[in-house]
Amino acid sequence: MQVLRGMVDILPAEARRWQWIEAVFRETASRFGYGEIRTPLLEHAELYERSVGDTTDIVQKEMYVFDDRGGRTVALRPEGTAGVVRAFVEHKLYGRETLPLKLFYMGPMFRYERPQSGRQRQFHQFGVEALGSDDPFLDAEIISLAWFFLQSIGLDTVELHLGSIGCPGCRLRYRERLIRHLLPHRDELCEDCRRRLDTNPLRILDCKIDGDKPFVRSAPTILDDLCDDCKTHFTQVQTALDALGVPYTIDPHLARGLDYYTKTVFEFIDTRIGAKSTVLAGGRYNGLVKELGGPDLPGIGFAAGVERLMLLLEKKAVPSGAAAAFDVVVSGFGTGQDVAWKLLFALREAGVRAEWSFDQKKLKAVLRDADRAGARYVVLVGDDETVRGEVTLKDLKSGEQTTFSQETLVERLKTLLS
RNA sequence: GCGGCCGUGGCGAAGUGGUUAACGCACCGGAUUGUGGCUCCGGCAUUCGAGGGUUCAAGUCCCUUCGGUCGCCCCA
Repeated sequence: MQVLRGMVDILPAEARRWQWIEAVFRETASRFGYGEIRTPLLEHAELYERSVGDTTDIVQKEMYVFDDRGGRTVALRPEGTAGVVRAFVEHKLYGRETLPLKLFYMGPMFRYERPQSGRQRQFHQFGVEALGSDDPFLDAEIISLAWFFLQSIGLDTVELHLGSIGCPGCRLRYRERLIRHLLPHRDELCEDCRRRLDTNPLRILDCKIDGDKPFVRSAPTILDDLCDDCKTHFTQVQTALDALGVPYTIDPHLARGLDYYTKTVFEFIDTRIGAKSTVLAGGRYNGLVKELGGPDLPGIGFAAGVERLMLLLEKKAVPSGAAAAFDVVVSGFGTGQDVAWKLLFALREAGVRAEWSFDQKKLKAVLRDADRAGARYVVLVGDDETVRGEVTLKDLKSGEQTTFSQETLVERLKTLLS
């Protein structure tokens, strides 16, 4: 048997790194005033069809959908925002909590894709959502939180791309203008882009084949078509970021792939991991709460791909935090076994990280293993010690060893290790 | 979903169709019967991702399948 395709085991050595990066994210989120929310991994498939958009690739070809035993059509969550907004609406949090309600989450997401590095079928995201405010300072807060988090874990090579895709009105106007611009050149487009002209003309702008063609480069950008409200909002976000010294580049071609985005969109990109270079991305979704049956409240958030962050960190030799699992190894042999066994537990009760020497190894092996594991001390109780009511304590670092009464062991070790 | 490359012990890696599948690291044992790190000596793949086929002979060739990886699509 082996793991399912696209699924990955996180082994102990790797898990330590995960704990570290999760701790940094939790700390960052809480410092910015975001509280944790945990939502189910399984939801009605319809939730994603309505939020992410039923024409998107995520819904059309990447969702893990199946009927449960009760005949409900359910899906493993492909992203985090929909579930959070669903919970917000379902529990009417907009009536109970001060707005904006600021939330973070972390956990596995599922997309049925062809795996490659930085892309798995089960992957993990750190995410943040703020619901109930359209204040541009909130956009800037979220972006600065993302930036600060990436700085905190040592990723200083990522670039922030910032854009706005306006409100539905702006987008409609722009779409028509873009099609008008590109239509005369239809025959010069690649096969994919001729299709995109009808389905998603915005994508033509960053097509690998057509993106550099003169008539594409001269295409109007959505930033020119923003309405006054969207334009002002976007300017204010920039001003707020400038004030903090958060560096960004305006990217008029940023087109998020999920249907729910409005106004501000942003992406943190690192070019060192090949084609899949986006490590964190997000934006506003002012229509989503209403779309899911709630009041007409705005929202904004982002999600970061943990595996992609890890990939980048590997190339950077990160603080591994490979601390020893324990400080003391206790070994009893001969008549000393029972005493040693009780001492081990007493040490643990007293807060000492102590380990038993399993499998009746020879003293030589006990010391070798303790040394390898990074333990500082070894407690030995053999026949000699037992008759005198003593224990032998060996300091692996200095090589020195002393013998003293069993009763004083716990106190001595606590002192030595403090 | 489409296309390219790859798959040999715990890890890295040699191996032009021919006998017992190099080597390095790691690991285990001994030299040292209650004392680690160093050194020396010895051990460690009935088997080459799995299944089938071609052949007198297959890790080496063919097919299928599973997995990884890279690119496309798309995305975190």
